[in-house]
Amino acid sequence: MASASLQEAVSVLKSTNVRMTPQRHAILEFLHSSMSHPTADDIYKSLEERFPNMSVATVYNNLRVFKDAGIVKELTYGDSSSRFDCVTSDHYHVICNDCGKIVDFHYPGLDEVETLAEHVTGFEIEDHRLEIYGTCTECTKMSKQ
Amino acid sequence: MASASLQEAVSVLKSTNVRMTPQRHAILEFLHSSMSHPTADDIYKSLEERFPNMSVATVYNNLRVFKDAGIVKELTYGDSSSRFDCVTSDHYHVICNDCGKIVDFHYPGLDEVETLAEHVTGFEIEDHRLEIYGTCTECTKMSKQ
DNA sequence: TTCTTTATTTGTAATTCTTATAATCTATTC
DNA sequence: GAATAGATTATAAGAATTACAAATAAAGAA
Ligand SMILES: [Mn+2]
Ligand SMILES: [Mn+2]
Ligand SMILES: [Zn+2]
Ligand SMILES: [Zn+2]
Repeated sequence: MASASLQEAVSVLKSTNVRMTPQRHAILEFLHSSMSHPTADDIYKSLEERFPNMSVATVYNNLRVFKDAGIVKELTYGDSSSRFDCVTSDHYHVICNDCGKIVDFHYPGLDEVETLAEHVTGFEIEDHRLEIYGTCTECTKMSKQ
Repeated sequence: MASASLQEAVSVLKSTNVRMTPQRHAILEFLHSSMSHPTADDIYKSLEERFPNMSVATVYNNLRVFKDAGIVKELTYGDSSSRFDCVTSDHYHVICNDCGKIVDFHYPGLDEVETLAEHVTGFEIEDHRLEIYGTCTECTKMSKQ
């Protein structure tokens, strides 16, 4: 998993000109406690009791700050809104077509594909992204009832 | 490439309740003549001399009709707008991080990854998507000058 | 502690892509 | 050449995200 812990994330931020605010810390905290790859709106909603006056712009601003600092990755799927992942080490995602659940998936890498792509297209390949789609166990059960 | 030819696409549409209009035909034509995986707006702009009164809604409507008929695939990357591909057979895309160029790339398939994902996550896997990112030859040349 | 500096938050407006709607038009059928 | 039902058009509405400027507050220095 190698998700930088919350502490680590905080110190990465402190090492630059980034100040620590209660809102910022709460967003970081939520990201690290959540396994669900939340959207900006998920984060906003989850914090609205604790921070009734927080602006949705603050969530977006902070997500960008975190991305720039390299402690969060943005997952841009086709559907409407981006999702955010504080596990920044390489891994893939398995996504349920029914309920949208996103599960981490580790696989050794697809160097061979990159190498072939490089030869065939002449590109200098830097990286790739892979998502695997299907139906999760819960949704499969549901549909069989 | 196995892109259904324009003729084939037209007859697929005729086999359902879809009427052939000049605008619709022009959009199909453009998709089949273009190798660039255009956006809705690319299509709209490319046809505005020929159809000065065409609405952008017509482009979107038709792209949906084509998708539903299975003769066009939508490519949803993170960046703003969708791209459309009339090559509906399985293939991957290599994308330039500098200029955004998209090149088709054929690779035997990643059944092994799907099988492992199935075992590890319990999902019933249906398919996957893979994109490979790098710098195209033109952009590499540019940067070395 | 208090002050100063400057990053951050907030509220709101603006943007962009896409879809909904209703009136008008037109491809197909009879 | 009607009649029917699908298609187009113009425009408004939606959703996600960003821009902006004023108000606020974190961090370090005095
Ligand atoms: Mn993840
Ligand atoms: Mn393609
Ligand atoms: Zn599910
Ligand atoms: Zn390029």
